[in-house]
Amino acid sequence: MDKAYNHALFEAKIYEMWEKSGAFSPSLPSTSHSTLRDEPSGSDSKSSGRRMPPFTIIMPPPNASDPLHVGHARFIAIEDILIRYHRMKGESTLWLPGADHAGIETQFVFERKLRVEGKSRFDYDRDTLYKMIWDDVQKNKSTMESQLRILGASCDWTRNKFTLDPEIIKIVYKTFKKLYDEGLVYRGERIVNYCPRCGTAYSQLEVDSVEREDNLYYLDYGTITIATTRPETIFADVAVAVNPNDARYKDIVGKTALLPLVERELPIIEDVLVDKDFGTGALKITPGHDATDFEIGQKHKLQIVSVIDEAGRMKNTPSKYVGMKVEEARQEVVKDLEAAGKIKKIEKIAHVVGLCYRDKGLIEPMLSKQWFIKITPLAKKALEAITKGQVKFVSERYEKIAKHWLKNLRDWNISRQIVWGIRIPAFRCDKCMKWTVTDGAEPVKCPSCGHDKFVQDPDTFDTWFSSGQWPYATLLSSSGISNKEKFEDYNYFYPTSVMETAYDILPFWVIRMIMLGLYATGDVPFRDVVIHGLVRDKEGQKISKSKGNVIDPIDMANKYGADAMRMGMVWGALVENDISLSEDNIRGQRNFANKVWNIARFVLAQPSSKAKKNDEDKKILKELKSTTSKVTKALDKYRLNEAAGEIYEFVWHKFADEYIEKSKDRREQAQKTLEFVLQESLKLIHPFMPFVSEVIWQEGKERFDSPILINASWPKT
RNA sequence: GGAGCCAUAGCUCAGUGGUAGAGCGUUCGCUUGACGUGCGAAAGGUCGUAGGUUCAAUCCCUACUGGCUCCACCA
Repeated sequence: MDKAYNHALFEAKIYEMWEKSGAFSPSLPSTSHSTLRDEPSGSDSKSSGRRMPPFTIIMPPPNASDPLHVGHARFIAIEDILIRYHRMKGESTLWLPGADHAGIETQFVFERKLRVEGKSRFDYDRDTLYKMIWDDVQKNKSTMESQLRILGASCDWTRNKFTLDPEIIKIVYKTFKKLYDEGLVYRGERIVNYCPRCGTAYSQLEVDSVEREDNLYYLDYGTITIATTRPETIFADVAVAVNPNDARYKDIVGKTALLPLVERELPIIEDVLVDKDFGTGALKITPGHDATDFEIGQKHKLQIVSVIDEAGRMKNTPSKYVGMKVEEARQEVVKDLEAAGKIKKIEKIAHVVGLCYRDKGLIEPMLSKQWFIKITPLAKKALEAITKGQVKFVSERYEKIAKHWLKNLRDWNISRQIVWGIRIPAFRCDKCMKWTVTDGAEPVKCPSCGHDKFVQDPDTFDTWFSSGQWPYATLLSSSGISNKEKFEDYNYFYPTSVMETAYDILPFWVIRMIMLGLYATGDVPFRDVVIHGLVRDKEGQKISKSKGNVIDPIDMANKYGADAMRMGMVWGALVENDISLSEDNIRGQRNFANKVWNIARFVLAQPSSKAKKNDEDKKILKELKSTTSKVTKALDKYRLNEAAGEIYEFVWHKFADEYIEKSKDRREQAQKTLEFVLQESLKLIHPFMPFVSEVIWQEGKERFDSPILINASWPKT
């Protein structure tokens, strides 16, 4: 053994050895009876072999189009620690890997590449574009997967899944059809958050709100003065509304106002949504371009006028503005209003506008027909499941946040106007224009009129609609090498044990998995929810490309070893909290790996021997026992930092600094204890630092109790 | 406007109803035959502020101050 541990010499080989050994695949019960897990654990089950409880984590599928970043490294470290621990405890352990097609993200990135070549998505037909993105994604997907291997993820590659696998798509279709058939999906005309540059609508969650200063224009509408930040939309006005409790306007309600420039009469109506104290207390109602106005418009059965098209240009206005971009039109309209003497006052106000989370441009509220999921019944069940403890949030504060979300959700728009994704299986009859939803195939005959020509909705599902079904979709369609029949995975491993992911996708993903899981399977998708914090830099700053403070986990793994990188991901801070990651921290963990290596070098240099135990031996064995017990408890409570700290303290300071030092006077007598404590220490270390522990194990395996550490049994407590 | 979180050693963070810990950093010693990616020792905190509960609070409660994050239709 070399004087210093050189991770680069071993890691790839060790991973290959594990993977080839089949250690990543769960060992299943020998019988293929699908409800085995539900059998009472009576004496007869013992006779048919040792029955192992399943332990399952479905990996949050990283975007297939991106390389891993340090945020991924954290979940890989956390989940792999849990997985390796449970595997060593003898449970039938499955960590199911996958990749997400990440609809909008991926198409957005791909279009940027096209732009570099002077092309755009409009240069290709749907199928060609899809094929091009598919090929591009396949390349990146394998990069991402090899990075998972570098970091030591002991996931079952024989069950690897992609959100666009045909079998996954089938399941997603089935869920959509069920929702539709049961009246939980509707096609609605709504104000959606439309990004004219991306050419698609976004869900509420994908819009960033920023405060900015704008002009608030007080416009003379004849009988009444209104205040607006968007004078260019006045041509889409259909009414003026005031608050019913506003004494100032009592007598003019029911009369009309006069729209400037085009001299159109508008009814003056009352609605409680109008704030008396804002502006003049009179609100112009523009249902085609504002969500509140749309709501008021619906209530009062007002007409809807659109004056902005999907490219963000004016339409249905006096001809001089037609074709202008919104900002340009605003200036022109203001100029004309000014000339007509209709602007009474301009003041600056700070208000909140929506920005596209992709390109940070302005979101245009637009009227559009999209598919929506009625969220209330789903959310109610999810809330119940959390309250009853069927799904447990390990951290109380994330439970609060999840509940808060579930109580405040609105209907979920699942249509996206992009090609990269799962195309919505809705077909409109050419003749009667009615929609038919199928489980994928084009219908033969229109159920309404019997016609046989259809047009499929060109839209695709929101990515989260498919990833929201991930736990059951993966298991329903997987079997792996260890299992011959599909559905057996589902029967055995569902509901999964733990969902582990970052808090920033709690509302996008976690609560939707609970809702859809309950809906589609009748059971929760997972028992425990472990939410981890984000990785920040040394100064606690959020890591982002623009700040230039990115830490590439693969670089770090190359430089200091995957073990050090992983340990750095859980060291020092609770899983649920953000961590500040510095290279110093990772280097410190590299030093620990080296310490372990040198302990082994010392112990393994001496031949095995037998001797009577003295007090020093008894003491270290007692400390080992107490450490094992603390580590086990900490791991069961997902307190990984605590577990890591205990191991570090014991191995370095108790075992190396104290016991080994004292043993030098009595090497032969101590050898047996040295070997035993080393063996048990390696087991404790293994979930955290799998490579160095396995390398050492292989160096001295004839002295240890298992041929391969990954399959060794967890120390007794 | 709402919601959640945080405030402990120079830095990053653990922690407990009975007067505080780690890693890194710093200082001073160490060519001990596993390791200088190391060994030994040390300095360094009135645990944000003000009240309250308690025999006792850094830990529980209230208010305040400062910071972070998320949500929200005030045009």
